Amino acid sequence: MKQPDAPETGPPKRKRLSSSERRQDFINQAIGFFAEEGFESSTRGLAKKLGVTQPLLYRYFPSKDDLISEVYDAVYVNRWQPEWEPLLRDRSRKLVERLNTFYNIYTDEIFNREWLRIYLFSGLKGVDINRRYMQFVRHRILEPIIIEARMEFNLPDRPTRDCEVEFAWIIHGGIFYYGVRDLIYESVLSTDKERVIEDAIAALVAGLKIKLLQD
Amino acid sequence: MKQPDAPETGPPKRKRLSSSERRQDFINQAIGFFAEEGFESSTRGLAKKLGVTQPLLYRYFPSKDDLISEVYDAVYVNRWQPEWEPLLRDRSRKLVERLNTFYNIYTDEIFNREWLRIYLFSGLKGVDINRRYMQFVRHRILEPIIIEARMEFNLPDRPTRDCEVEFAWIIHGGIFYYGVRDLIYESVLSTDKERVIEDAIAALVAGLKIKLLQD
DNA sequence: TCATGTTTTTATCAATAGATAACTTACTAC
DNA sequence: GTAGTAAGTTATCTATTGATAAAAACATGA
Repeated sequence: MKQPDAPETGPPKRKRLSSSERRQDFINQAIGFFAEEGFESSTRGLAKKLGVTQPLLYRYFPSKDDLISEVYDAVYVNRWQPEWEPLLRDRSRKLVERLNTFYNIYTDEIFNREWLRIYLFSGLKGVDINRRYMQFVRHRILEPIIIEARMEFNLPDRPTRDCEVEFAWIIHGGIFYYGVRDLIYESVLSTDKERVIEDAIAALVAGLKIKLLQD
Repeated sequence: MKQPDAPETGPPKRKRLSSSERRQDFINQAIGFFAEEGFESSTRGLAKKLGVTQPLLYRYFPSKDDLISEVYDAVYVNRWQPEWEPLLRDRSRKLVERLNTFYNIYTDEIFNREWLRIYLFSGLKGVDINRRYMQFVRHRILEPIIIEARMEFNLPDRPTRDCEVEFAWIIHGGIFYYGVRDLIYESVLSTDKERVIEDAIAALVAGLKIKLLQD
């Protein structure tokens, strides 16, 4: 009576994945799950989303916290594409152009609900990886921008000053917050990203020019 | 043997507060508790902080969610001081001056760990009050700023455009994010708030000038 | 002082949490 | 095929969760 090859309502017929595949699949789906529900959500809820039983998780991860750590790693690491950095330093192009290109690419990568929510959750939890990311932004994005700006304005090279970095942070944070308003707070943003970034970069470069020429 | 008036290690001797006082005290302390621990934290943890038993909470609030709602109300409402709005519109002062004064006062109010954490938590939870607050910022802060800027540059009055508001959001968000980095991410910020706001406002006004004169 | 009503605590429930052990099912090498 | 191993499930433990009922502690007016 039972048709064994009927695809619907057939027997569970779960496919058995290899250890490493399954593990990676768990992590990938856990990102989406915890991003949406928060890290306090239950492992049973996650297991349900994964279509497996809850104890199976403990075959791949010693504890919930270990799983969460792997989620952090997967989210924070490998987002940064090494080719972005030379892009900032490519002096054959005008600074404004470079910055527009960079911020459009960069925000294409981080402006998604999952990344932003994991970022905000981890920030509130005070986990170390968050603090390290802030340092990363400073050293890989903001300080290079200031150095390049000095070049653009034909100023002698010199270590960046804190107040210059803070000003770059204001614009960077403003752009970041645009993504948060769009994807987390789900405000209706009528102006498109490219245009907003363009205006922000214009203000950044103009502001830096004044600051850097000041002394 | 027992000294009844010894203040230390004496009998519990809890003072009994009036119903409304106690209720208010609960809400006030709940703000700090949930801000630090998140809204998923247990009512038992809160009760411990309050120095009372957990069931007592249910005499004052029908459920945990009701208590949380009251926390939202207490945090979001009454932060805005009505005298701030005319301050933005006081045309006897230069716009830059007004904006600096306003943002210094405004951030004095919202740049505290409790407020910012409750704000971020509620944003991630997607509660309605958060969205309403965004609208509030737009209508009470950003749009007035743009209108005042048009005045400052001797331009005819006209409804604000979305891309103008978005630009103001970038700077506003950048300032906000400065507070988040300081108090939530606990980055070491070497530049003081006043200076950072000054630079941000300069960029805002300069950027608005260009944008508003463009068409 | 004693009766009455309110505040607070003790005891407890049912649901859910993370985690473990033991059993069952599927795959693979021989 | 079949034995052995790895993957997956069922059943269960203990701790904790929000919430309720009933008893106790307290305050107050007569």
